[in-house]
Amino acid sequence: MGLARAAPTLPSPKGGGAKKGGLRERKKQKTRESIQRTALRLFEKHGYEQTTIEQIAAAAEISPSTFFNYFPTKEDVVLFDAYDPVAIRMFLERPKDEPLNVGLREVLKNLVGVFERDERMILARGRLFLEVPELRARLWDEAERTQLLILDLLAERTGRRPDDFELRVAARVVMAAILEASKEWMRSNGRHSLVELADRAVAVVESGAHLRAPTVKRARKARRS
Amino acid sequence: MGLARAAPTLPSPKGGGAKKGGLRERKKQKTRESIQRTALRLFEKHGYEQTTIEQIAAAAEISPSTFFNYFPTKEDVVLFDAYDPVAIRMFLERPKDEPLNVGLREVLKNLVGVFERDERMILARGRLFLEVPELRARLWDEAERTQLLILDLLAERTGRRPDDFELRVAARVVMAAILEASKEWMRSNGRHSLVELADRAVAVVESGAHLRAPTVKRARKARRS
DNA sequence: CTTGATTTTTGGAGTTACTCCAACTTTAAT
DNA sequence: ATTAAAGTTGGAGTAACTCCAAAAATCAAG
Repeated sequence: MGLARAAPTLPSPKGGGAKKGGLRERKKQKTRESIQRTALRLFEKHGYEQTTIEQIAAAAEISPSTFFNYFPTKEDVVLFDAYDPVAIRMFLERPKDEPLNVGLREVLKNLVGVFERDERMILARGRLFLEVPELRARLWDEAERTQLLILDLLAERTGRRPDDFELRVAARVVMAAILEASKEWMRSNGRHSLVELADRAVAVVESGAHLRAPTVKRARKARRS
Repeated sequence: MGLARAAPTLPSPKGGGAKKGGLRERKKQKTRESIQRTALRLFEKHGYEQTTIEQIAAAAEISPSTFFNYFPTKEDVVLFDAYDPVAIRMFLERPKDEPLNVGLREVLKNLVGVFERDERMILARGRLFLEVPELRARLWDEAERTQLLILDLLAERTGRRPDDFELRVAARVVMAAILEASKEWMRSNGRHSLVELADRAVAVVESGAHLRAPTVKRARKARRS
């Protein structure tokens, strides 16, 4: 869903060998996702703080040590997003002359289709992000990575250098808009369409947030969801 | 400086009595700031992770228990910002018909004047925020509170309701711009003027970030600072 | 100034997330 | 089957935090 970007941080147990499509590698992915599923289930049932790593490990039938082989911290088990690499690839494969907002909409549209079957889990994660301060905090920090991605895309699209201050501001601002949309989506428990929310949010950025009082511009359209 | 907003979270030791301007209350403020100063000094000298609460407590001549009386977590000792209440008050006292960006500029200008004598410490904090992931994360989360403040101001100024989605996006986006400016300020170690950076950042938001490629608008002005 | 109530500080005992590491088990490749 | 690499595990340790009850400082009133 392009929110968190935990993947690069992950340990990839021990040394780090393991060739790309190897059987071993796929098995690890399985284990990772299984641990995450177990953890989220327990978190939902008993709460995040109340659930200890020991409990998760027991329920997932691994040792606590192994847990830490897969996730550096308790937070990361929530943060991990198997869809992230997919989302990133989609983004990078967009034509470079396409406006960012259009690309964003398309990527989101596709993505929503892809993860429909996991929606329950994704919303559970969302709730955790809203409720548990440490998780919220980590999420915002991970968003920095998304900002860098957006920055690159913007740089390509505008021909400006990626260290241009104004451009960096633009990137962060776009990311902020997306975050607020995601947050609203989580808050509504998925009842609003993420694509639509993101669209509206980015539109605000695009047209310029009106900070000078009197121009009471009309709120756009309305929802359907 | 309006970045972090730790104050409301703080424990106000034990029960919570202590009348407003009381001698006791002022003494506690003293202690709190002393602990913070000590901690920051040690962090700068030995690094954040390397410094334990025990060491801070020892150096500040209090017991570890007392440390936790003043700050709920190790992070909070960095996050705490004595100027925050001041900044908030300044903000709220601005005329309600003044455009937000103007108000912001004025508040910052005043504020920079006020904390000039502490600049060393403030920059040390800044460095920590940039370097230590947990602190960075917390900072972004605290920024949510700033967002709420901005949201209120915007609501007043535009006559829209504070739960309006577009307005929330606007608030977040403004905050994001300010954050990026602060970050740049920290990164430059205070060599760029915070006021100017914030001005430029908010200008980007105001005029709308250009996401559609070809309009290569000129970068504004240039820097001096 | 003394007494008594209130607030603050402190120490101690306990929990949990996490680290480090060496030993053991499994898997893949010859 | 043998070996080397990758993955799993247990154990011992650290440091952040919580809870609580006792000691110490502070304040208010007589």
